[in-house]
Amino acid sequence: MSKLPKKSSILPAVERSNPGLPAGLNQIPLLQILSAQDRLKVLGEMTETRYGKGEYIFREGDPTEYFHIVKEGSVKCVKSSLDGKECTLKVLMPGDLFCCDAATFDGAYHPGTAQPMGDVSVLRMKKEAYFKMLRANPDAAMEVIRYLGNRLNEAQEKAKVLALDRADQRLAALLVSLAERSGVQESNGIRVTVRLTRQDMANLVGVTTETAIRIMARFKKERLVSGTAARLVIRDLPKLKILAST
Amino acid sequence: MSKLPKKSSILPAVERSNPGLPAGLNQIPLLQILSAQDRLKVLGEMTETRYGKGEYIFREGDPTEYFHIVKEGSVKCVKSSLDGKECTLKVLMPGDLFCCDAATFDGAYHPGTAQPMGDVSVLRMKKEAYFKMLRANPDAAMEVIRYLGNRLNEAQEKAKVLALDRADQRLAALLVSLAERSGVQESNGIRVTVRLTRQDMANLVGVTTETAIRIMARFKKERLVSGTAARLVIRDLPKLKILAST
DNA sequence: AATAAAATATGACAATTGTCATATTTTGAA
DNA sequence: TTCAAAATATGACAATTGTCATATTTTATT
Repeated sequence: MSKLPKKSSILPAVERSNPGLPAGLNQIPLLQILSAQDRLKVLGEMTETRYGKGEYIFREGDPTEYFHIVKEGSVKCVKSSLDGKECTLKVLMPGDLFCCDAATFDGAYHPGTAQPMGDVSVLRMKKEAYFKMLRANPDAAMEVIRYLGNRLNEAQEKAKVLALDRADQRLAALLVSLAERSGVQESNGIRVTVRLTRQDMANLVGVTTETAIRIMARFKKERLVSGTAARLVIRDLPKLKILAST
Repeated sequence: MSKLPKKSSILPAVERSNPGLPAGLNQIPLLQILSAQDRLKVLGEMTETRYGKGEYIFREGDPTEYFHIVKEGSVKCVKSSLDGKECTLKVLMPGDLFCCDAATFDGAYHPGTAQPMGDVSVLRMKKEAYFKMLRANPDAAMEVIRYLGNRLNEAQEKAKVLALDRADQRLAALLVSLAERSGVQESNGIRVTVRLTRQDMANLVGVTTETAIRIMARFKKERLVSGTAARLVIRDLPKLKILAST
């Protein structure tokens, strides 16, 4: 299991075994698909764990013992190069399956690190129990196939963008997707609820922090966005969309 | 279905319905997993199609009617940007599943283009029949989940490399994987059997053709490789491995 | 409220990679 | 074999992005 790199904030990683069907579970497609009976059985095999900022859910190289589902909050999947540079592959949201990112795969070790972004709650289940459940439930297996197909598609789209688009286009595309995936309409634009620093954005689009800061400063000057991590507002979504594909 | 952009070479796209269990099918993991009876049934629902250079198996935007398996030869999966730049996501080999690259996913249209590299043979099956088969065969469904998990993992590794590594490192990594995946030992090094032009390499690692040519010229001068597409030889695999991660 | 840590900001410069032009060589089809 | 097309090669230059240094502002914790 992963060590904590520094003292945990607010919420220590408390484990509560099988909390009696708490709310929030109905947002998880994979569980919805199961019959009431199977769902109960599966929940009996799952553990809920909470993590706070600075902790790790698992790290690159850890053995893959568990299958995971995000219940609350967001989780980022990260890979590092030997010289310490980091790249964020994906921000997982509630309902997302992961086991670092290849939700299921036959490697014995995690190919990446999973970190909470703020306070999160994660469900997990032994890999063996998960496989057994899939074998016994064709609907669940089909749902996982569908999910993985979509994730693969998404990962390949990301590779394409990294290969072909400029930094400012990639950043604009990120802002568009943030607005669409986690934005709430406000008087002056769309506020992004996921809290991302410029460094987080840099890691998501494959540039240095300085480059992300400079491009965001330009976007701010052009009135496309305003604010930073705590309060990022998309002010001109249409122009960002155009920029992303220009 | 896709149009031919120019006259086909040698082999026109001939369709042969259910060829009586030809050799080569035993290399396909997904089919091996089925019982003899189910395999026969599935083969009865599959069609074999041959394609030659310059043809398309399907194109970005085509409706996704079929599920595909590579039987012979290699197939490349390509995505394009609006301004005509191309990026090759993956070279599929015999046994690989595809439906452009998200072997199964719930999009109605192909997110990328599949092109033969030389002469290839592809098996295909209606999507509905494929889903039905998976539902009825937990082993097959688990194999597809395993396969997709690995593909996702691979795609994310590719994204990481594109985000963090320099062009020469990415090219060195490509050469290493070519040597390992399709190399044959010869007196003066490892010959790569997949025929890739400098432009193909450029598209695989996300650089321009000129950059790929220049870097390959440098590698040649440093005696790491020799020859071009028709006869590419890896002369110093260890040094390329070091370069790929430096 | 005070303070340390983290995040944002900006300049100067270097390294990497792309663009465009043009020439030569190799390959494949008639 | 011949010839056109494709692939390889190379130079000059521009654009993009990274690196390093340093300053300021914001955020979170005591």
